[in-house]
Amino acid sequence: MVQINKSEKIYEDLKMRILKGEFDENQILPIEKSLELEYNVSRNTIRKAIRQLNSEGLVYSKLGSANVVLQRVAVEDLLIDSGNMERGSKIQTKSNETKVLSLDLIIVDATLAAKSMFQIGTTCYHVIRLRLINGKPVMIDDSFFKSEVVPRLTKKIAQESIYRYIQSVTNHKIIGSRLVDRVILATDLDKNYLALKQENCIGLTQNWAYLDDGQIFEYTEIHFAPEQYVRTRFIGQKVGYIQ
Amino acid sequence: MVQINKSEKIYEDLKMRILKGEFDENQILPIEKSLELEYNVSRNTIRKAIRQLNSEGLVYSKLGSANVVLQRVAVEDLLIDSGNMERGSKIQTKSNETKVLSLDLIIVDATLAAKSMFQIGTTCYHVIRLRLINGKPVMIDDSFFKSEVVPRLTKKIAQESIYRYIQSVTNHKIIGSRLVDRVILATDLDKNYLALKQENCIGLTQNWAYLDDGQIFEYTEIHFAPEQYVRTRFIGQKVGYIQ
DNA sequence: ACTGATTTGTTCGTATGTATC
DNA sequence: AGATACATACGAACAAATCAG
Repeated sequence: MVQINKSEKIYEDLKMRILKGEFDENQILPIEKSLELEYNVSRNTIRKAIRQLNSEGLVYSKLGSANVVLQRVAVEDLLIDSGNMERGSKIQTKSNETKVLSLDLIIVDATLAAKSMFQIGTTCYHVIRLRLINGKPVMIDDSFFKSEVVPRLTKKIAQESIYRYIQSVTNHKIIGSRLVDRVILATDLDKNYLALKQENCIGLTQNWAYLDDGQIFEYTEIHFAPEQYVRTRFIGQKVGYIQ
Repeated sequence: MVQINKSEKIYEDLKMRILKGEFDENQILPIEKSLELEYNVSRNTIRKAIRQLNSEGLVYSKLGSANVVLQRVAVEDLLIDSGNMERGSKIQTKSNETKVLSLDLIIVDATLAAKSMFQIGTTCYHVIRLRLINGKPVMIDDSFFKSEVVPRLTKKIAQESIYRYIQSVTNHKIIGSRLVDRVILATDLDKNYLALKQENCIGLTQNWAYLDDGQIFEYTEIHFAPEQYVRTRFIGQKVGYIQ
Protein backbone atom coordinates (compact mmCIF):
# COMPACT_ATOMS: atom_id res chain seq x y z
CA MET A 1 0.00 0.00 0.00
CA VAL A 2 1.34 3.35 -1.03
CA GLN A 3 1.57 5.99 1.62
CA ILE A 4 -0.46 8.97 0.52
CA ASN A 5 -1.34 12.12 2.33
CA LYS A 6 -4.55 13.09 4.06
CA SER A 7 -6.16 15.14 1.31
CA GLU A 8 -5.44 12.39 -1.21
CA LYS A 9 -6.97 9.76 1.06
CA ILE A 10 -10.06 11.88 1.57
CA TYR A 11 -10.30 12.50 -2.16
CA GLU A 12 -10.13 8.76 -2.85
CA ASP A 13 -12.66 8.02 -0.15
CA LEU A 14 -15.15 10.65 -1.28
CA LYS A 15 -14.77 9.52 -4.88
CA MET A 16 -15.50 5.95 -3.88
CA ARG A 17 -18.53 7.06 -1.86
CA ILE A 18 -19.82 9.11 -4.80
CA LEU A 19 -19.40 6.25 -7.27
CA LYS A 20 -21.11 3.86 -4.87
CA GLY A 21 -24.07 6.22 -4.95
CA GLU A 22 -24.02 7.26 -1.30
CA PHE A 23 -25.05 10.83 -2.13
CA ASP A 24 -27.55 10.01 -4.87
CA GLU A 25 -30.52 11.10 -2.80
CA ASN A 26 -29.74 14.78 -2.42
CA GLN A 27 -26.91 14.95 -4.97
CA ILE A 28 -24.81 17.01 -2.59
CA LEU A 29 -21.89 16.27 -0.30
CA PRO A 30 -22.15 16.91 3.44
CA ILE A 31 -21.12 20.47 4.26
CA GLU A 32 -17.43 21.09 4.64
CA LYS A 33 -17.70 21.64 8.38
CA SER A 34 -19.15 18.18 8.92
CA LEU A 35 -16.54 16.58 6.64
CA GLU A 36 -13.91 18.31 8.81
CA LEU A 37 -15.31 16.58 11.86
CA GLU A 38 -15.87 13.27 10.10
CA TYR A 39 -12.31 13.01 8.78
CA ASN A 40 -10.81 14.94 11.68
CA VAL A 41 -8.78 17.33 9.53
CA SER A 42 -8.75 21.04 8.82
CA ARG A 43 -11.09 22.67 6.36
CA ASN A 44 -8.19 23.35 3.99
CA THR A 45 -7.54 19.65 3.69
CA ILE A 46 -11.20 18.93 2.94
CA ARG A 47 -11.20 21.68 0.34
CA LYS A 48 -8.10 20.30 -1.35
CA ALA A 49 -9.83 16.95 -1.77
CA ILE A 50 -12.98 18.59 -3.11
CA ARG A 51 -10.91 20.65 -5.54
CA GLN A 52 -9.69 17.38 -7.07
CA LEU A 53 -13.25 16.11 -7.37
CA ASN A 54 -14.15 19.37 -9.11
CA SER A 55 -11.37 19.04 -11.65
CA GLU A 56 -12.49 15.52 -12.50
CA GLY A 57 -16.06 16.62 -13.03
CA LEU A 58 -17.49 14.59 -10.18
CA VAL A 59 -18.49 17.57 -8.07
CA TYR A 60 -19.40 21.21 -8.62
CA SER A 61 -18.79 23.59 -5.73
CA LYS A 62 -21.63 26.07 -5.67
CA LEU A 63 -20.77 29.20 -3.74
CA GLY A 64 -23.12 29.89 -0.86
CA SER A 65 -24.92 26.64 -1.45
CA ALA A 66 -23.29 23.21 -1.54
CA ASN A 67 -20.84 20.85 -3.16
CA VAL A 68 -23.12 19.39 -5.82
CA VAL A 69 -22.53 15.81 -6.99
CA LEU A 70 -22.83 15.71 -10.78
CA GLN A 71 -25.00 13.22 -12.59
CA ARG A 72 -22.88 10.40 -13.94
CA VAL A 73 -22.65 9.29 -17.54
CA ALA A 74 -23.02 5.57 -18.24
CA VAL A 75 -20.12 5.19 -20.62
CA GLU A 76 -17.53 6.74 -18.39
CA ASP A 77 -16.81 3.61 -16.43
CA LEU A 78 -15.96 1.74 -19.59
CA LEU A 79 -13.39 4.21 -20.74
CA ILE A 80 -9.82 4.99 -20.08
CA ASP A 81 -10.06 8.26 -18.25
CA SER A 82 -7.48 10.36 -19.97
CA GLY A 83 -7.81 13.07 -17.39
CA ASN A 84 -6.62 10.60 -14.86
CA MET A 85 -3.82 8.74 -16.55
CA GLU A 86 -1.62 9.57 -13.57
CA ARG A 87 -3.34 6.82 -11.69
CA GLY A 88 -2.69 4.23 -14.36
CA SER A 89 -5.18 3.42 -17.02
CA LYS A 90 -7.52 0.48 -17.01
CA ILE A 91 -5.82 -0.79 -20.13
CA GLN A 92 -2.96 -1.82 -17.85
CA THR A 93 -4.95 -4.66 -16.38
CA LYS A 94 -5.30 -6.40 -19.71
CA SER A 95 -2.64 -8.60 -21.24
CA ASN A 96 -0.55 -6.53 -23.59
CA GLU A 97 2.37 -7.16 -25.81
CA THR A 98 4.80 -5.04 -27.81
CA LYS A 99 6.33 -5.93 -31.17
CA VAL A 100 9.30 -3.82 -32.24
CA LEU A 101 8.99 -3.24 -35.97
CA SER A 102 12.18 -1.22 -36.35
CA LEU A 103 14.92 0.50 -34.37
CA ASP A 104 17.47 2.87 -35.90
CA LEU A 105 19.93 5.46 -34.70
CA ILE A 106 19.45 8.68 -36.68
CA ILE A 107 20.44 12.33 -36.80
CA VAL A 108 17.67 14.94 -36.45
CA ASP A 109 17.11 16.91 -39.66
CA ALA A 110 15.13 20.10 -40.16
CA THR A 111 11.80 18.36 -40.74
CA LEU A 112 12.02 16.21 -37.64
CA ALA A 113 13.37 19.11 -35.59
CA ALA A 114 10.27 21.16 -36.37
CA LYS A 115 7.94 18.43 -35.18
CA SER A 116 9.91 16.94 -32.32
CA MET A 117 11.44 20.11 -30.87
CA PHE A 118 14.82 18.35 -30.85
CA GLN A 119 17.73 20.41 -32.10
CA ILE A 120 18.99 19.73 -35.60
CA GLY A 121 22.01 17.40 -35.39
CA THR A 122 20.87 15.64 -32.22
CA THR A 123 21.30 11.88 -32.38
CA CYS A 124 18.23 9.91 -31.45
CA TYR A 125 16.69 6.49 -31.74
CA HIS A 126 13.80 6.01 -34.12
CA VAL A 127 11.62 3.17 -32.85
CA ILE A 128 8.43 1.83 -34.36
CA ARG A 129 6.43 -0.45 -32.13
CA LEU A 130 3.16 -2.30 -32.62
CA ARG A 131 1.06 -2.59 -29.47
CA LEU A 132 -1.29 -5.50 -28.99
CA ILE A 133 -3.90 -5.96 -26.32
CA ASN A 134 -5.28 -9.43 -25.83
CA GLY A 135 -3.56 -10.38 -29.06
CA LYS A 136 -5.30 -7.65 -31.04
CA PRO A 137 -3.28 -4.84 -32.66
CA VAL A 138 -4.55 -1.53 -31.30
CA MET A 139 -1.87 1.06 -31.94
CA ILE A 140 1.46 1.87 -33.53
CA ASP A 141 4.02 3.99 -31.69
CA ASP A 142 6.34 5.90 -34.02
CA SER A 143 8.87 7.26 -31.52
CA PHE A 144 12.02 9.33 -31.34
CA PHE A 145 14.13 9.25 -28.18
CA LYS A 146 17.16 11.44 -27.52
CA SER A 147 20.03 8.94 -27.48
CA GLU A 148 21.63 10.96 -24.70
CA VAL A 149 18.73 9.88 -22.46
CA VAL A 150 18.48 6.27 -23.69
CA PRO A 151 22.05 5.26 -24.49
CA ARG A 152 22.41 1.82 -26.04
CA LEU A 153 18.73 1.23 -26.62
CA THR A 154 18.06 -2.30 -27.88
CA LYS A 155 15.06 -4.08 -29.37
CA LYS A 156 14.82 -6.10 -26.22
CA ILE A 157 14.57 -2.97 -24.06
CA ALA A 158 12.08 -1.42 -26.48
CA GLN A 159 9.96 -4.52 -26.25
CA GLU A 160 9.92 -4.38 -22.46
CA SER A 161 9.64 -0.81 -21.20
CA ILE A 162 11.73 2.09 -22.41
CA TYR A 163 10.44 4.22 -19.55
CA ARG A 164 11.63 1.76 -16.96
CA TYR A 165 15.00 1.69 -18.71
CA ILE A 166 15.26 5.49 -18.67
CA GLN A 167 14.45 5.73 -15.00
CA SER A 168 17.13 3.14 -14.25
CA VAL A 169 19.94 4.81 -16.23
CA THR A 170 19.22 8.50 -15.56
CA ASN A 171 18.88 10.61 -12.49
CA HIS A 172 15.90 12.23 -14.11
CA LYS A 173 12.26 11.46 -13.64
CA ILE A 174 9.70 11.40 -16.42
CA ILE A 175 7.17 13.96 -15.30
CA GLY A 176 4.50 14.16 -17.97
CA SER A 177 3.48 14.57 -21.57
CA ARG A 178 1.96 17.18 -23.77
CA LEU A 179 -0.51 15.56 -26.15
CA VAL A 180 -2.18 16.67 -29.36
CA ASP A 181 -4.93 14.55 -30.87
CA ARG A 182 -5.96 14.59 -34.52
CA VAL A 183 -7.69 12.53 -37.20
CA ILE A 184 -5.57 11.75 -40.27
CA LEU A 185 -5.56 9.49 -43.30
CA ALA A 186 -4.22 6.04 -42.55
CA THR A 187 -0.70 5.32 -43.82
CA ASP A 188 0.35 2.07 -45.44
CA LEU A 189 1.85 1.00 -42.15
CA ASP A 190 -1.49 1.58 -40.45
CA LYS A 191 -3.33 -0.39 -43.11
CA ASN A 192 -0.87 -3.27 -42.77
CA TYR A 193 -1.00 -3.58 -39.03
CA LEU A 194 -4.10 -2.01 -37.52
CA ALA A 195 -6.78 -4.26 -39.03
CA LEU A 196 -8.83 -1.34 -40.28
CA LYS A 197 -12.24 -2.15 -41.67
CA GLN A 198 -13.91 0.32 -44.01
CA GLU A 199 -12.19 3.27 -42.41
CA ASN A 200 -9.37 5.03 -44.23
CA CYS A 201 -8.50 7.24 -41.23
CA ILE A 202 -6.91 6.77 -37.84
CA GLY A 203 -6.68 8.67 -34.59
CA LEU A 204 -3.25 10.26 -34.17
CA THR A 205 -1.86 11.36 -30.83
CA GLN A 206 1.34 13.37 -30.86
CA ASN A 207 3.20 12.99 -27.60
CA TRP A 208 6.03 15.17 -26.29
CA ALA A 209 7.37 13.64 -23.08
CA TYR A 210 9.26 15.62 -20.44
CA LEU A 211 12.02 14.96 -17.95
CA ASP A 212 12.09 16.75 -14.62
CA ASP A 213 14.66 19.23 -15.91
CA GLY A 214 11.96 20.57 -18.21
CA GLN A 215 13.39 19.11 -21.42
CA ILE A 216 11.58 17.04 -24.01
CA PHE A 217 13.34 13.69 -24.44
CA GLU A 218 10.74 11.84 -26.53
CA TYR A 219 8.49 12.62 -29.44
CA THR A 220 6.00 9.94 -30.42
CA GLU A 221 3.18 9.72 -32.93
CA ILE A 222 0.66 7.16 -31.75
CA HIS A 223 -1.60 5.73 -34.43
CA PHE A 224 -4.90 4.32 -33.20
CA ALA A 225 -7.42 2.21 -35.01
CA PRO A 226 -10.65 4.26 -34.89
CA GLU A 227 -12.55 2.03 -32.50
CA GLN A 228 -9.55 2.02 -30.15
CA TYR A 229 -9.38 5.76 -30.00
CA VAL A 230 -11.43 7.13 -27.12
CA ARG A 231 -10.78 10.13 -24.87
CA THR A 232 -12.75 11.46 -21.96
CA ARG A 233 -12.40 14.76 -20.19
CA PHE A 234 -14.33 17.30 -18.20
CA ILE A 235 -14.23 21.00 -18.89
CA GLY A 236 -15.53 23.50 -16.38
CA GLN A 237 -17.23 26.54 -17.76
CA LYS A 238 -15.68 29.86 -16.89
CA VAL A 239 -18.22 32.18 -15.34
CA GLY A 240 -19.43 34.59 -17.93
CA TYR A 241 -18.18 32.48 -20.80
CA ILE A 242 -20.90 31.85 -23.34
CA GLN A 243 -20.66 29.48 -26.23
CA MET B 1 -12.01 44.51 -17.08
CA VAL B 2 -13.08 41.54 -15.02
CA GLN B 3 -12.23 41.65 -11.37
CA ILE B 4 -10.17 38.60 -10.52
CA ASN B 5 -8.43 37.59 -7.37
CA LYS B 6 -4.77 37.78 -6.41
CA SER B 7 -3.75 34.22 -7.20
CA GLU B 8 -5.45 34.43 -10.58
CA LYS B 9 -3.67 37.70 -11.38
CA ILE B 10 -0.33 36.21 -10.39
CA TYR B 11 -1.06 33.12 -12.46
CA GLU B 12 -1.84 35.26 -15.50
CA ASP B 13 1.24 37.39 -14.95
CA LEU B 14 3.61 34.45 -14.51
CA LYS B 15 2.12 32.75 -17.57
CA MET B 16 2.70 35.85 -19.64
CA ARG B 17 6.27 36.14 -18.34
CA ILE B 18 6.92 32.47 -19.17
CA LEU B 19 5.52 32.78 -22.68
CA LYS B 20 7.55 35.94 -23.27
CA GLY B 21 10.63 33.89 -22.45
CA GLU B 22 11.68 35.74 -19.33
CA PHE B 23 12.86 32.55 -17.62
CA ASP B 24 14.40 30.87 -20.65
CA GLU B 25 17.95 31.23 -19.35
CA ASN B 26 17.70 29.00 -16.29
CA GLN B 27 14.33 27.43 -17.10
CA ILE B 28 13.19 27.90 -13.52
CA LEU B 29 10.95 30.41 -11.76
CA PRO B 30 12.30 32.59 -8.94
CA ILE B 31 11.95 30.79 -5.61
CA GLU B 32 8.59 31.09 -3.92
CA LYS B 33 9.99 33.31 -1.16
CA SER B 34 11.10 35.94 -3.65
CA LEU B 35 7.80 35.74 -5.56
CA GLU B 36 6.08 36.36 -2.21
CA LEU B 37 8.04 39.56 -1.81
CA GLU B 38 7.70 40.58 -5.44
CA TYR B 39 3.91 40.24 -5.50
CA ASN B 40 3.50 41.10 -1.82
CA VAL B 41 1.25 38.14 -0.99
CA SER B 42 1.46 35.05 1.17
CA ARG B 43 3.22 31.90 0.09
CA ASN B 44 -0.10 30.07 -0.21
CA THR B 45 -1.26 32.54 -2.82
CA ILE B 46 1.93 32.11 -4.83
CA ARG B 47 1.57 28.36 -4.58
CA LYS B 48 -2.02 28.48 -5.82
CA ALA B 49 -0.90 30.34 -8.93
CA ILE B 50 1.94 27.88 -9.52
CA ARG B 51 -0.45 24.96 -9.08
CA GLN B 52 -2.43 26.31 -12.05
CA LEU B 53 0.73 26.56 -14.12
CA ASN B 54 1.48 22.96 -13.21
CA SER B 55 -1.91 21.72 -14.35
CA GLU B 56 -1.47 23.44 -17.69
CA GLY B 57 1.93 21.87 -18.21
CA LEU B 58 3.84 25.13 -18.19
CA VAL B 59 5.72 24.42 -14.98
CA TYR B 60 6.85 21.38 -13.03
CA SER B 61 7.32 21.84 -9.30
CA LYS B 62 10.31 19.82 -8.20
CA LEU B 63 10.35 19.11 -4.50
CA GLY B 64 13.45 20.39 -2.77
CA SER B 65 14.67 22.02 -5.92
CA ALA B 66 12.72 24.52 -8.01
CA ASN B 67 9.68 25.32 -10.09
CA VAL B 68 10.96 24.19 -13.48
CA VAL B 69 9.68 25.91 -16.60
CA LEU B 70 8.89 23.28 -19.24
CA GLN B 71 10.20 23.48 -22.77
CA ARG B 72 7.48 24.74 -25.06
CA VAL B 73 6.15 23.00 -28.15
CA ALA B 74 5.88 25.05 -31.32
CA VAL B 75 2.42 23.96 -32.37
CA GLU B 76 0.74 24.78 -29.11
CA ASP B 77 0.30 28.46 -29.87
CA LEU B 78 -1.63 27.64 -33.00
CA LEU B 79 -4.14 25.42 -31.30
CA ILE B 80 -7.28 25.76 -29.33
CA ASP B 81 -6.18 24.76 -25.89
CA SER B 82 -8.88 22.39 -24.82
CA GLY B 83 -7.46 22.25 -21.34
CA ASN B 84 -8.23 25.89 -21.06
CA MET B 85 -11.59 26.31 -22.70
CA GLU B 86 -12.74 28.05 -19.55
CA ARG B 87 -10.93 31.10 -20.71
CA GLY B 88 -12.56 31.09 -24.11
CA SER B 89 -11.02 29.49 -27.13
CA LYS B 90 -9.20 31.27 -29.88
CA ILE B 91 -11.88 30.14 -32.28
CA GLN B 92 -14.07 32.82 -30.71
CA THR B 93 -12.09 35.59 -32.28
CA LYS B 94 -12.87 34.42 -35.79
CA SER B 95 -16.10 35.22 -37.62
CA ASN B 96 -18.52 32.37 -37.16
CA GLU B 97 -21.98 31.59 -38.28
CA THR B 98 -24.60 28.97 -37.44
CA LYS B 99 -27.07 27.41 -39.84
CA VAL B 100 -29.95 25.51 -38.26
CA LEU B 101 -30.60 22.42 -40.39
CA SER B 102 -33.51 21.10 -38.35
CA LEU B 103 -35.40 21.62 -35.09
CA ASP B 104 -37.95 19.16 -33.73
CA LEU B 105 -39.69 18.48 -30.45
CA ILE B 106 -39.37 14.77 -29.63
CA ILE B 107 -39.91 12.25 -26.85
CA VAL B 108 -36.88 10.36 -25.54
CA ASP B 109 -36.97 6.65 -26.43
CA ALA B 110 -34.82 3.85 -25.04
CA THR B 111 -32.00 4.28 -27.54
CA LEU B 112 -31.64 7.98 -26.97
CA ALA B 113 -32.02 7.56 -23.22
CA ALA B 114 -29.03 5.22 -23.12
CA LYS B 115 -26.82 7.72 -24.92
CA SER B 116 -28.11 10.99 -23.55
CA MET B 117 -28.79 9.96 -19.94
CA PHE B 118 -32.23 11.60 -20.26
CA GLN B 119 -35.10 9.60 -18.83
CA ILE B 120 -37.34 7.74 -21.27
CA GLY B 121 -40.43 9.86 -21.93
CA THR B 122 -38.71 13.21 -21.42
CA THR B 123 -39.60 15.77 -24.04
CA CYS B 124 -36.66 17.46 -25.67
CA TYR B 125 -35.65 19.48 -28.67
CA HIS B 126 -33.60 17.82 -31.36
CA VAL B 127 -31.52 20.45 -33.11
CA ILE B 128 -29.03 19.96 -35.93
CA ARG B 129 -26.77 22.90 -36.60
CA LEU B 130 -24.02 23.48 -39.11
CA ARG B 131 -21.18 25.66 -37.82
CA LEU B 132 -19.15 27.77 -40.19
CA ILE B 133 -15.97 29.68 -39.48
CA ASN B 134 -14.94 32.30 -41.97
CA GLY B 135 -17.58 30.88 -44.30
CA LYS B 136 -16.13 27.38 -44.15
CA PRO B 137 -18.17 24.50 -42.69
CA VAL B 138 -16.20 22.98 -39.82
CA MET B 139 -18.63 21.03 -37.69
CA ILE B 140 -22.13 19.73 -37.23
CA ASP B 141 -23.84 19.83 -33.84
CA ASP B 142 -26.46 17.11 -33.40
CA SER B 143 -28.03 18.19 -30.12
CA PHE B 144 -30.75 17.24 -27.67
CA PHE B 145 -31.93 19.76 -25.09
CA LYS B 146 -34.38 19.05 -22.30
CA SER B 147 -37.41 21.13 -23.25
CA GLU B 148 -37.94 21.89 -19.58
CA VAL B 149 -34.69 23.89 -19.66
CA VAL B 150 -35.22 25.50 -23.08
CA PRO B 151 -38.96 26.05 -23.35
CA ARG B 152 -40.14 27.41 -26.68
CA LEU B 153 -36.84 26.99 -28.48
CA THR B 154 -36.95 28.50 -31.95
CA LYS B 155 -34.71 28.36 -35.01
CA LYS B 156 -33.85 31.98 -34.42
CA ILE B 157 -32.68 31.27 -30.88
CA ALA B 158 -30.75 28.21 -32.03
CA GLN B 159 -29.03 30.31 -34.65
CA GLU B 160 -27.95 32.86 -32.08
CA SER B 161 -26.94 31.23 -28.83
CA ILE B 162 -28.91 28.58 -27.01
CA TYR B 163 -26.66 28.95 -23.99
CA ARG B 164 -27.37 32.64 -23.69
CA TYR B 165 -31.08 31.85 -23.97
CA ILE B 166 -30.87 29.25 -21.20
CA GLN B 167 -29.08 31.58 -18.85
CA SER B 168 -31.75 34.21 -19.46
CA VAL B 169 -34.77 31.97 -18.82
CA THR B 170 -33.47 29.78 -15.98
CA ASN B 171 -32.04 30.45 -12.58
CA HIS B 172 -29.44 27.84 -13.31
CA LYS B 173 -25.91 28.30 -14.53
CA ILE B 174 -24.22 26.08 -17.09
CA ILE B 175 -21.21 24.80 -15.25
CA GLY B 176 -19.37 22.46 -17.58
CA SER B 177 -19.31 19.52 -19.92
CA ARG B 178 -18.15 15.97 -19.94
CA LEU B 179 -16.63 15.13 -23.29
CA VAL B 180 -15.78 11.90 -25.06
CA ASP B 181 -13.82 11.98 -28.32
CA ARG B 182 -13.83 9.27 -30.95
CA VAL B 183 -13.15 8.62 -34.63
CA ILE B 184 -16.10 7.24 -36.60
CA LEU B 185 -17.19 6.68 -40.19
CA ALA B 186 -18.68 9.79 -41.76
CA THR B 187 -22.46 9.82 -42.14
CA ASP B 188 -24.30 11.06 -45.20
CA LEU B 189 -24.97 14.30 -43.37
CA ASP B 190 -21.23 14.72 -42.78
CA LYS B 191 -20.44 14.00 -46.42
CA ASN B 192 -23.04 16.54 -47.53
CA TYR B 193 -21.94 19.39 -45.35
CA LEU B 194 -18.38 18.99 -44.10
CA ALA B 195 -16.48 19.20 -47.39
CA LEU B 196 -14.52 16.04 -46.71
CA LYS B 197 -11.74 15.23 -49.13
CA GLN B 198 -10.50 11.65 -49.39
CA GLU B 199 -11.35 10.91 -45.78
CA ASN B 200 -14.34 8.72 -44.98
CA CYS B 201 -14.09 9.38 -41.23
CA ILE B 202 -14.74 12.29 -38.90
CA GLY B 203 -13.85 13.28 -35.37
CA LEU B 204 -16.81 12.86 -33.03
CA THR B 205 -17.11 14.61 -29.69
CA GLN B 206 -19.93 13.53 -27.42
CA ASN B 207 -20.88 16.33 -25.04
CA TRP B 208 -22.96 16.04 -21.89
CA ALA B 209 -23.55 19.54 -20.50
CA TYR B 210 -24.39 20.24 -16.86
CA LEU B 211 -26.44 22.78 -14.95
CA ASP B 212 -25.39 23.88 -11.49
CA ASP B 213 -27.90 21.51 -9.88
CA GLY B 214 -25.78 18.64 -11.18
CA GLN B 215 -28.19 17.56 -13.92
CA ILE B 216 -27.42 16.97 -17.57
CA PHE B 217 -29.63 19.20 -19.72
CA GLU B 218 -27.95 18.74 -23.10
CA TYR B 219 -26.47 15.88 -25.08
CA THR B 220 -24.68 16.77 -28.29
CA GLU B 221 -22.69 14.85 -30.85
CA ILE B 222 -20.28 17.19 -32.56
CA HIS B 223 -19.00 16.03 -35.94
CA PHE B 224 -15.69 17.52 -37.02
CA ALA B 225 -14.02 17.42 -40.38
CA PRO B 226 -10.67 15.70 -39.76
CA GLU B 227 -8.47 18.72 -40.29
CA GLN B 228 -10.68 20.73 -37.92
CA TYR B 229 -10.37 18.22 -35.14
CA VAL B 230 -7.45 19.07 -32.85
CA ARG B 231 -7.10 18.64 -29.09
CA THR B 232 -4.26 19.53 -26.79
CA ARG B 233 -3.73 18.51 -23.22
CA PHE B 234 -1.07 17.91 -20.63
CA ILE B 235 -0.91 14.87 -18.45
CA GLY B 236 1.31 14.73 -15.41
CA GLN B 237 2.91 11.43 -14.62
CA LYS B 238 2.10 9.94 -11.28
CA VAL B 239 5.24 9.12 -9.31
CA GLY B 240 5.96 5.44 -9.58
CA TYR B 241 3.75 5.03 -12.60
CA ILE B 242 5.59 3.32 -15.41
CA GLN B 243 4.31 2.93 -18.89
C1' DA C 1 29.96 10.57 1.95
C1' DC C 2 28.11 13.62 5.42
C1' DT C 3 25.97 17.80 7.28
C1' DG C 4 23.50 21.82 7.32
C1' DA C 5 21.00 25.05 4.55
C1' DT C 6 17.67 25.66 1.05
C1' DT C 7 13.38 24.87 -1.28
C1' DT C 8 9.10 22.82 -2.20
C1' DG C 9 4.99 19.94 0.03
C1' DT C 10 1.34 19.34 3.48
C1' DT C 11 -1.43 20.70 7.13
C1' DC C 12 -3.27 23.66 10.56
C1' DG C 13 -5.87 27.73 12.54
C1' DT C 14 -7.93 31.98 11.66
C1' DA C 15 -10.02 36.02 9.52
C1' DT C 16 -12.70 38.06 6.11
C1' DG C 17 -15.39 38.15 1.64
C1' DT C 18 -19.38 36.70 -1.18
C1' DA C 19 -23.30 34.18 -2.78
C1' DT C 20 -27.18 31.65 -1.37
C1' DC C 21 -30.83 30.15 1.61
C1' DA D 1 -32.15 40.80 7.22
C1' DG D 2 -29.72 37.26 9.31
C1' DA D 3 -27.72 32.79 9.12
C1' DT D 4 -25.44 29.46 6.35
C1' DA D 5 -21.88 27.72 3.32
C1' DC D 6 -18.33 28.09 0.00
C1' DA D 7 -14.01 31.29 -1.56
C1' DT D 8 -9.84 33.70 -0.74
C1' DA D 9 -6.01 34.97 1.85
C1' DC D 10 -2.69 35.20 5.69
C1' DG D 11 0.78 33.31 8.82
C1' DA D 12 2.98 29.49 10.84
C1' DA D 13 4.88 24.93 11.70
C1' DC D 14 6.89 20.88 10.25
C1' DA D 15 8.04 17.20 6.59
C1' DA D 16 10.62 15.69 2.60
C1' DA D 17 13.70 16.15 -1.14
C1' DT D 18 17.50 18.46 -2.95
C1' DC D 19 21.65 21.16 -3.01
C1' DA D 20 26.13 23.17 -1.56
C1' DG D 21 30.17 22.96 0.90
